[in-house]
Amino acid sequence: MAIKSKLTIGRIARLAAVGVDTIRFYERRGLLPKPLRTPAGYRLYTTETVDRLNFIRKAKSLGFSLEEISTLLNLQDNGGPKAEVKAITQRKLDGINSKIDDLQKMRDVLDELSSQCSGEGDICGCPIIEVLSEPERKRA
Amino acid sequence: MAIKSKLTIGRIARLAAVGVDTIRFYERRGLLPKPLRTPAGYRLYTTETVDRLNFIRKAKSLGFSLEEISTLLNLQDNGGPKAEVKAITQRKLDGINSKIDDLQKMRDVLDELSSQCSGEGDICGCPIIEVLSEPERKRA
DNA sequence: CTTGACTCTAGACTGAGGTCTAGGGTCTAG
DNA sequence: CTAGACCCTAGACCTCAGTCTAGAGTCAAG
Repeated sequence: MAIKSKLTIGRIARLAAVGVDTIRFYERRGLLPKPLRTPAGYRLYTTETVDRLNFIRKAKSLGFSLEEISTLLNLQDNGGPKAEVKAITQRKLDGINSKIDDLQKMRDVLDELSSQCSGEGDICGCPIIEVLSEPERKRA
Repeated sequence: MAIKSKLTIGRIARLAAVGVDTIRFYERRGLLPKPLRTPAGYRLYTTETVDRLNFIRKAKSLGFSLEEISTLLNLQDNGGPKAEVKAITQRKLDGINSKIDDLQKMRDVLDELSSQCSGEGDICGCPIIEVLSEPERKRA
């Protein structure tokens, strides 16, 4: 094992491409353990923290909330059943799929409306405005 | 023209299925015009306001922000070029499409990971945790 | 020894779209 | 007349994931 060099917050922030405030924020939220301190109170980190920050970044890019990431990190730190990780992933997947469905429905409507709108002349008779102004129809 | 009955805020709230606070909030944000008042200061609305609230609800369900809806309503109220409505719609459509793309990428990764995870036994070796823990690879 | 870059804390602020509270006034049915 | 339902205002509060501020201390280079 090589001796781990101790890094200040600014240094790991640059290494992990996040802001120093973000790191302190993650610490408060429990995503990062409380680090060692110099006698002057400066936080000291090892490269493990950079890995952890990368974990967080990747998990975020997959759509996990900090809350969920916290759970995932806990599972990693303390062990636990694979099933739990899989369940979290599955829930996330379900949420993403339902968001995609919603967005696709919106897209279909907007696509249709946009294609019906000539885009020329005055707003009068614009299908987009009209559909929004339509009185509520009870479902037949 | 039938005489328009005057409605209190609670009544139109129920008719449009929104909260009274929401209506006052929309008024502050300029989405609803300032209504008439009774001598006691109670807001008085007509059914036109219900239509306007429905417009807002529908536009929201299509993904428009209150800011954008405000613009749309202004265009409806004061007239303007169809092109502007179409442009707003097109921008929204682009935004939605790019959100869908992002979500589909997330889904693909999560789907893959989930299918690789047995869901049995201890977390050790879980492909989901592993991919998040992987050191950064410089792109080849 | 000083300058400038860095760090510390607690707490306020952002944006989006509301929601809730306190402390009051009004209106209607019994 | 009174209870309960409704309405008024200004302003605080919520979620989420940070970002920023003020005011103070520390550290390395010149």
